[in-house]
Amino acid sequence: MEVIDNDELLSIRAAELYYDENKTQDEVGAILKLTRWKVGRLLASAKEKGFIRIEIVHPRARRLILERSLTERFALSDAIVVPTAGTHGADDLRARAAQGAADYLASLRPVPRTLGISWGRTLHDVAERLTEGWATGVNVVQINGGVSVNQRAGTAAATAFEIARKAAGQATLLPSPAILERRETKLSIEADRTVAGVLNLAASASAYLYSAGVAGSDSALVESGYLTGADVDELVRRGAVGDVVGRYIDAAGMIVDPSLDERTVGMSLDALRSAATSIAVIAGEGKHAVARAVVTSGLCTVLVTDEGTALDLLNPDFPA
Amino acid sequence: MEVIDNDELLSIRAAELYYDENKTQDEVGAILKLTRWKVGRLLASAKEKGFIRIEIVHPRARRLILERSLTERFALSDAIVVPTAGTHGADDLRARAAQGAADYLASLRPVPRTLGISWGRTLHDVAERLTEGWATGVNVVQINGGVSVNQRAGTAAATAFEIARKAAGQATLLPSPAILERRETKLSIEADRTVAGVLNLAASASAYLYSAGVAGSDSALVESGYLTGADVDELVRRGAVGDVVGRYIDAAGMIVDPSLDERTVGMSLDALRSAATSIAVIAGEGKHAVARAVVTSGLCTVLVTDEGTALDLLNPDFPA
DNA sequence: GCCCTTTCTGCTCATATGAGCAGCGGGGCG
DNA sequence: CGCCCCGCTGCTCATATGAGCAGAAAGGGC
Repeated sequence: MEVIDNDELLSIRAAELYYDENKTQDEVGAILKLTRWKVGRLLASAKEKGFIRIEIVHPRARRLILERSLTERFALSDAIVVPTAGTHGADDLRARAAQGAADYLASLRPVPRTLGISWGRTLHDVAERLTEGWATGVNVVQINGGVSVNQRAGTAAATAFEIARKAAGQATLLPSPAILERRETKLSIEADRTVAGVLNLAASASAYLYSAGVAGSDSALVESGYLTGADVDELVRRGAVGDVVGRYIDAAGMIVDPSLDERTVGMSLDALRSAATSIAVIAGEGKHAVARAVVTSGLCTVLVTDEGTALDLLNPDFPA
Repeated sequence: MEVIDNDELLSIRAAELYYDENKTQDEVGAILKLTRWKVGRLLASAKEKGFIRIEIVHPRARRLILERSLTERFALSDAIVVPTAGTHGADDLRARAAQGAADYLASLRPVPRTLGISWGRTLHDVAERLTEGWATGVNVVQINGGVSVNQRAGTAAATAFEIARKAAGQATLLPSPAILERRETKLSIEADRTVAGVLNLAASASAYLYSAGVAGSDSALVESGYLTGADVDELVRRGAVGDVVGRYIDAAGMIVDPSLDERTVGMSLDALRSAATSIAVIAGEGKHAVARAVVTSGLCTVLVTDEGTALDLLNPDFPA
């Protein structure tokens, strides 16, 4: 057949015959007039130089190399990275990450006795994607105050109930607004026996699952009426990149507005940081900054995210 | 590790470990608690279902499957399809196709004694990409009238000279305008001994290499001043899809305007159709229609094109 | 021009993979 | 309830592939 001398080109021809035409290395050798060992070596060099790209196209595929890099770089105990390929829109991506989180949760060993969760669209998606009987006897407890002001009331509760039901466990809600107007109110509600009991239960959970919001006017906290768009703008001006369990943090993972934080009901971030297992599900173009803040400040031990966010986190421009 | 029952998902996990992490099927089996045979079968099914995509990323890679389909569908003796991936803009794609044509020409056996060529940007690119000494003693002859009216004068000649020089052969130019104003002039110039001699030589060439132009005001024939934009618009109105060696054809490969054709100097399309080896290099989004006309009307025995055009040609909406 | 070093080639042998087959088990049917 | 059929499992064995090595070739310094 063709006589080419250039080795690189030859390796490409060999690769075409081997992979596209699936011939054996012997056959390729016969066609290109090479020994099969030479063909093997050419193929190896083509792989080496990255000319051969093997991609696994499936919505539930994962990016193991990225996962390993993330766990190493940010000292996580685990990372799940779902592929972006074929995804259309932020909703689709969030759904994939949620699926990943659901799969991870189901495979988590030891099975947590009590699981502390936050709420939001992402958590809702996770709940939806858990299979019936994903575990048995897992009790679920909310770790931050729920939605209650507007029509979205109930989604937070529904998420908790769904996760618990599918694991044949109990759900415990945190019967409190997410953010109160006065610090005193917050202190007294926390002191209430019911609320205090839930908070204690939350503090003793064996694992946590939460997401993070972007600091912007489309935030769930704004939609739910706890904050105004102007409040959030001000937080952004002061360096907020997003919120975790209702608490706004800056790029370093620090509370942006301590006085606001004192009016927020739920687990403190420091409590979350000292948890043995805390799973953060953060995916989407817009969440790169929050994701970075979360992983660099040690807020989670496990990160579930998408390829794009993972690549951004591993971007060498930001040394870990 | 994880315990998943769904077979599809399992095959994806196996594929990740096998391809991304390059573990052996045995190791994958150990991780997923499966026998290595089961792993092999899962991998096979994943390939089967198309979840594993192996791509060869290299500018000079080819698409052998498409090539085979083209040769079969259009009864070509050969087809070269270059990948579109990573290409930016029509120029880039044309360059790749030109490279493909140059490679093909160099590997053509038997080596043509005389090669008839047309001219244009594509042919220029091919000439540029041929390696010095791509063959020995190949004489080149122009098969249609050259550029001569404006500043681009000479490129047609340069293309012929370059191809010939690199093969240590002679170049013979066709010393005539591409299109004349009056039929009589065309007839008398063709009768001239010099021109007639070149045309005879062209007719006896052992192989031909040409490209095709799109019927539009950016056509080389317009740029060179042989036709006006209005002329071309009229041709398009009458069904022209593009030109081959200066002659405008419709979707069926028929001459659109016989009176114009009678004023065009060079090989007739029928002569081209009866050639044993005629290589058409036609690539780019805009050239799908001409490419189709060329292959369906039997104008070439070998087609060099890009992936996009090939896919369009194989589109089942147009039965061959 | 000669010799030494470095790279490349084609081999042997160990290992990984795929084809084909017998046995098992579960579901449907009498 | 038992039987049969189909599909799945885990095997044996043949084949394909990759590691490692010895000899060949090529290139460079003197």
